[in-house]
Amino acid sequence: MNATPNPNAGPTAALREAIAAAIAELHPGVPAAGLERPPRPEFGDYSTNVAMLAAPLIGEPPRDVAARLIPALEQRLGDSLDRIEVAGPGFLNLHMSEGWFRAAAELIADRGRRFGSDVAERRSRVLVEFVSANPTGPLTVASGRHLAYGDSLARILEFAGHEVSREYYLNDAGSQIELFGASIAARMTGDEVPEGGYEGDYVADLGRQVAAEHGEDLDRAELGRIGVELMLAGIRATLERSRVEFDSWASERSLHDAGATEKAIADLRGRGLVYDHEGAVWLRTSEFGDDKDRVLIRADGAPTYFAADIAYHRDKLERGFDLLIDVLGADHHGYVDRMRAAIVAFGAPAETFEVSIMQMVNLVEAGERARMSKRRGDFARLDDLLDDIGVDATRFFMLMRSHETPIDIDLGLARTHSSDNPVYYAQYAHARVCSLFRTAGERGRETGDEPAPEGSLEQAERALIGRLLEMPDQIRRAATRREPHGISTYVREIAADFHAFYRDCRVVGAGPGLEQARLTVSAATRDSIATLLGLLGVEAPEEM
RNA sequence: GCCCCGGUAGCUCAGCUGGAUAGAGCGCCGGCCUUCUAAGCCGGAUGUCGCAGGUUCGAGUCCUGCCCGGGGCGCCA
Repeated sequence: MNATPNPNAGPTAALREAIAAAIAELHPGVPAAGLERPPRPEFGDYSTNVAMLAAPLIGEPPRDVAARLIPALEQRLGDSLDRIEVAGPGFLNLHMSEGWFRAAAELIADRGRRFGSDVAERRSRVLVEFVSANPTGPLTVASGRHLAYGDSLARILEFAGHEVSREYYLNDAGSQIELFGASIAARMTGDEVPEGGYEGDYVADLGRQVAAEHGEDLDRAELGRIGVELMLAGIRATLERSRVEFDSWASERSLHDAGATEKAIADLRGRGLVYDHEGAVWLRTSEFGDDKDRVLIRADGAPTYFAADIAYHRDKLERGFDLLIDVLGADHHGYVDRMRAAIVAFGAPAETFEVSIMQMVNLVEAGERARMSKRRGDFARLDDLLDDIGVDATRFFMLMRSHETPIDIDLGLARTHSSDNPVYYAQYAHARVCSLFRTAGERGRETGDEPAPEGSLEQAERALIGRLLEMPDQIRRAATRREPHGISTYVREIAADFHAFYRDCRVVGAGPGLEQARLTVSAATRDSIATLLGLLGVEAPEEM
């Protein structure tokens, strides 16, 4: 990758480079191939398919190419290698030495919470916009999924080495705010809630609260403003208990006040992309891949939501970000093409704008769709879910599946305080290691300079270290694919491997050298789990 | 009609951008605590990877067509 290797990328990076160098030496021009973890233990610790990729380019059988690579690899890897062999259709299977594993564990433990960090190929300035729920109601369970995803993605991108900002876009202007005020007014006086208004019982609660604090004679605009203020305070509180901290809050009203919408439209008009038709003002989004052109200013003179959002995204671009990620619900996917068209219209590359489309979340209780609220016009509130199953389970369950898949959260399972519950399973592994260190006392790793006896590396120990070494790749993958759920899968795999290690490998009192070596593996495990749970926004308790 | 997402074990889902005999959890059955946390571990089985073609040494993964489910296609936000 570059001249100064990142120590947090671990020894697998060096392995990959050795393979690339070996193939480059024998057959220049062949692209470097992958380093994989084979599916079965007898296939070794790592395998590569270089020979199979190179064979058609060279015009030789894959197994022959593989065989000729062996000396080059043996020379480069030396003691790291026990043996290397050609297998199957032309794989090269690498069996690493005990010393290599011991050294790898040392390295991971030495890097601690930094292991796997800064692995991004190039550093970018990223803005992640998520939640952005209208301040006309409390956050819902769906918002909970958005928040878990957006925040975790931001944490992962940051850890991978990017500069990340988290932003909440507040729709605090426009017709829905007026409607909100009118709805509160209606609930205060007992009138019918206006057409398309806010029917939830929380609006009535809000009305009572406002009346108590500000009196009864307020006009709708004031009611709307006060209502938004109160709702926003609630949203902020819910975000805080969900462990989400935004770096910035963008306000639609502020954009309007600054004339940003007019400026954005003028900018686009200057680029010859705006035209008038049937009394409305249109943007030629169809020139940039959208199905049809879109209205910016309605015939009645009012700007559309789209126009305001264009101004907002123009503002994001002007703030100098390389990458804008919007986290949106599945019902907004039709919006993506036109927004990207606007981004391109401003002269930014299409890849600057990315959207993560979130599928829905259902709560399931005993196999049936759970209703978390029986109140009129109300919906599943995130606060109720947090009260029920806690923050850790909420965030973890939201991140167990791909964001592109609808999820059912099994409330019974999420409430369970046993290993059946995946979040406790992972947390317990962390607590167990911590307990191990409490038992081991203050005998630090630095006191042991005696090496572990040759032949002491158990299968379970080897498997655990191999698993921990996946960290840099797992981080890179989760970051580049914008998939936090890979992290939740990975942390459970580490937990499972640790539990097996714990069963098979006595640590405290294992004997001179060996106890030290196993404490090193344990420390590496503890720090890796803490890192990964941290990326999910889940606590890593020292005791359970 | 067009666009997006999904279809993998009884259920909920992973599957590392094309690799070796497709995995995990839940649920079901059975076993394991006088030593570092049993919130743990071990064993037991079930698959037309929605269907049909295609690409190639090799396809759950890529391409085409179709079927089913969900969502979206506004001068709403």
